[in-house]
Amino acid sequence: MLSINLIREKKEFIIERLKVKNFKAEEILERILVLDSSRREIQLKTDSMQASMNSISKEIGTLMRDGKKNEADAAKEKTYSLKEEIKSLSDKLIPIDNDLKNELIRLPNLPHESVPQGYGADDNVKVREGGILPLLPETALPHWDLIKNYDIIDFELGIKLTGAGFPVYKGKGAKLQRALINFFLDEGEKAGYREIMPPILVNEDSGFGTGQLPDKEGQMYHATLDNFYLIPTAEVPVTNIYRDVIVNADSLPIKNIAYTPCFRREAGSWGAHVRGLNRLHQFDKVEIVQIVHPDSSYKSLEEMVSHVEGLVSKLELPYRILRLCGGDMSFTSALTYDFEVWSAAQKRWLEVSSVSNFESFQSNRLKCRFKEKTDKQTRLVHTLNGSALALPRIVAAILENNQTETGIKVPEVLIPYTGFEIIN
RNA sequence: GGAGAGAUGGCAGAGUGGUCGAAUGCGGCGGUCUCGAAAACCGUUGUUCGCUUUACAGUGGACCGGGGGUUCGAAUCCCCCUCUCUCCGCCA
Repeated sequence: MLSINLIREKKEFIIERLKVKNFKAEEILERILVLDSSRREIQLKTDSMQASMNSISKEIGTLMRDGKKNEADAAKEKTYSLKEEIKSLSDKLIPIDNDLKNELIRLPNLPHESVPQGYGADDNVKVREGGILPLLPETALPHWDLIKNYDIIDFELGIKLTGAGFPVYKGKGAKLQRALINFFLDEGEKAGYREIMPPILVNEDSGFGTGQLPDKEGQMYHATLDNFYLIPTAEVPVTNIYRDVIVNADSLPIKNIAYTPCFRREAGSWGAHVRGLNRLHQFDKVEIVQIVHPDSSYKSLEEMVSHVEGLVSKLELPYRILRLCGGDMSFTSALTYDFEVWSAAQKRWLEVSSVSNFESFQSNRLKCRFKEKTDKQTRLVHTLNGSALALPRIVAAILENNQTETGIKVPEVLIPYTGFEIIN
């Protein structure tokens, strides 16, 4: 959510910036400014009426105590009409406030100045790449065949237990999952992140806090009996820790890391291109979240990008980093880098991480602030998050890229975690 | 799931219709004293929406779990909701 002050002061600037995201802001901004000024106008009136109401009431109290009952009754007369006016004015304010809020949450975050204009994936800018593309023989198999051959991930069994998109990991497949999770968490800890193990069901307030509600309601599984939502990412609980809090300036930057399973209904997005591990309803992910001082959020973003880059290179996966164009960025982000790894048998790049700076867009909605030390002002923090990393596509790439005639080689760094060197 | 108790400022904890944005203690911040520190003493101490403004200044409104009601006036009375605690039941 953009702050109302920014909208009042820099309307033209907002319109220009949102063009990069192909968003036409003129009309919404116009409506917001009208609502905002009538809101303030009404409030000014009610505040002054309320003030005279308060002083009359105080007067009545004094008169009653002094036993001047007649004078008190006369004063009471004066309040009746005031009271009605206040009531009717504040009734008017309620729909205005609601409309204002509804308009405000429809405005996307402003893209950072380095975000390229564009409409889709083709317009993203490659920042850099790393690793070596493996040369596989013609007989190389895609991961959905490999997992069957080695009996490590079972989709059919998942269908029996739950449904499509809920795989069962077996034997070395399960151990590989556990190894990756622990590897990611350990690397995070080395980089200064504190581990969090949050609930994987959250309430409505948390859904609103990070913006999944009200818009993306259909993307989350909903436990209706208790009105809880299964988290689509650890970002939801871990970021909501800071909902409605004023953090101590000294504690910034706050760096949290969490492993959770993630649940996504992916309504309407199923198709042939999402075979195997490419898209699931339940998957595992390690997420990093930072709460930082506004002055240093872009430094933190770069730090997070190099952290994720470290992970993929340690796993010896060929990767590339993209700076997303305005059209491909999320609603809430100011700047996003996507990580893709090369899936050698599918011959495609697979997105495995998305690292974003939300600046104060998310914290304004969350009401997460800190007290500036220099001028004692309460200000919004900046929030950032990124996957470090999402498992399924990493697994797909490892399986495909490392296949040999005798089995699948486990990346060096994972061997201490798996306890085996080859899947066969 | 059943019964009872409760929800007040960063924390603890008073307050049962007007002088209460709220006693007191702790903590925090500033000062006196000190070579320095501790102790003691003095002062200060929340959030939020407006208005006036150069303003870290002045001023008005709102905020005692959330929402509604009674009243000239509500932290205090009434209703609904949420949450917490204790006991019982169930249970990894």
